[in-house]
Amino acid sequence: MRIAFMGTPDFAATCLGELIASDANIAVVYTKTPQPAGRGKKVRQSPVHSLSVAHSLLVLTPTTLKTEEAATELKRFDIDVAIVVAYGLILPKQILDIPRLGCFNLHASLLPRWRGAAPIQRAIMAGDQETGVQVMRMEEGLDTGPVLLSEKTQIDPSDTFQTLHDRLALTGAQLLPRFLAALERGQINETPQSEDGITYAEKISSAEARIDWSQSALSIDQKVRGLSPFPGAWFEIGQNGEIVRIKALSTAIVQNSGDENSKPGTVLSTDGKLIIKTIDGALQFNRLQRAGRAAQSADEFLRGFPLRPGAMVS
RNA sequence: CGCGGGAUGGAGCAGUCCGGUAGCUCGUCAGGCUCAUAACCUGAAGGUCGUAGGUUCAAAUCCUACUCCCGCAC
Repeated sequence: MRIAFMGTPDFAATCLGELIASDANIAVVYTKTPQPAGRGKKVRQSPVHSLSVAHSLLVLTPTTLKTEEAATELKRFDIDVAIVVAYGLILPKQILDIPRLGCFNLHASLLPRWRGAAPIQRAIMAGDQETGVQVMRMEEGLDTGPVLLSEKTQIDPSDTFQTLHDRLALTGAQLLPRFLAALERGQINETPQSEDGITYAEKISSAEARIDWSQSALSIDQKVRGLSPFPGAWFEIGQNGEIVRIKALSTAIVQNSGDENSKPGTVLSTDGKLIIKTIDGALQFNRLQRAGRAAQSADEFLRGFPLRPGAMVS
């Protein structure tokens, strides 16, 4: 089968790597146009782009697929199937209709829950017990198509975005060769998504990555884990008249806060551990990073950032 | 040339503006105290102050270039 692979970030690169390893016939790779991004505003290729170049695959980087030119270009490759993983561009109907067998998307949630851009983060932030990866047939709607293959995984209370992302990427990547083989033999069933339980995984904004101390310790812990290490849940502390932004990368819920009267956001302990009051208890911060510094453990952080019990964070 | 922070004994930092042979917290090692301890007391080891030049009697500190790390924005 002649395959078109479309994807952009690490998650997609992991999948592409697995397809390459399984000797899939990848006729062309689509990925986002290299754009000025990151520190220094340097133009950099996407992970999928780099991997493709390393394996001498043909790479196309159109800025949109909604043009006649884009459709014409894709037709030239005489594609049987398109595999789309976190591509970042919308595929209009005229593109979806081109591959002989259709376009299929690998999505990192159990649909119809968490359709959209940030399913992994949202699942952790919402406290979901399980999630997974699914292969679905693409339609015009956002992640609405029928599901063909599914692999579940439990979300452990210690899972962070990083750990779950890596696990799902690996699981999803291994699903793809199986999927292609089954598709080729015609041994695959499509199951329409349920009408119930539809949720959307909106992109994470910087504002909502801020810790709200009036939330429960559990909610904050889930936010920290869902956003760790990127983009990172954060809060602020006043230091010498300046406000310093601090990212929380790892937390633990403390059962006995020891102080029921303090306001949420009060520093309760700085003795090698950093414990801060929440609305219903307290949270211990194990790993932090302040702006301009590398991530460090709580005791390291406290050595270089003197804090006293009773101080307020916001 | 998007904005900004940082590089100082093993770890985390102060000192840099107003040059004058390096300091704090922790760790390590030794000894002491103790029924005992990750606790406490005493002492010790450990640093070409990111790299390369320059200015100066003298540079962690001033000037120039470079390397690496990080936050924001994207």
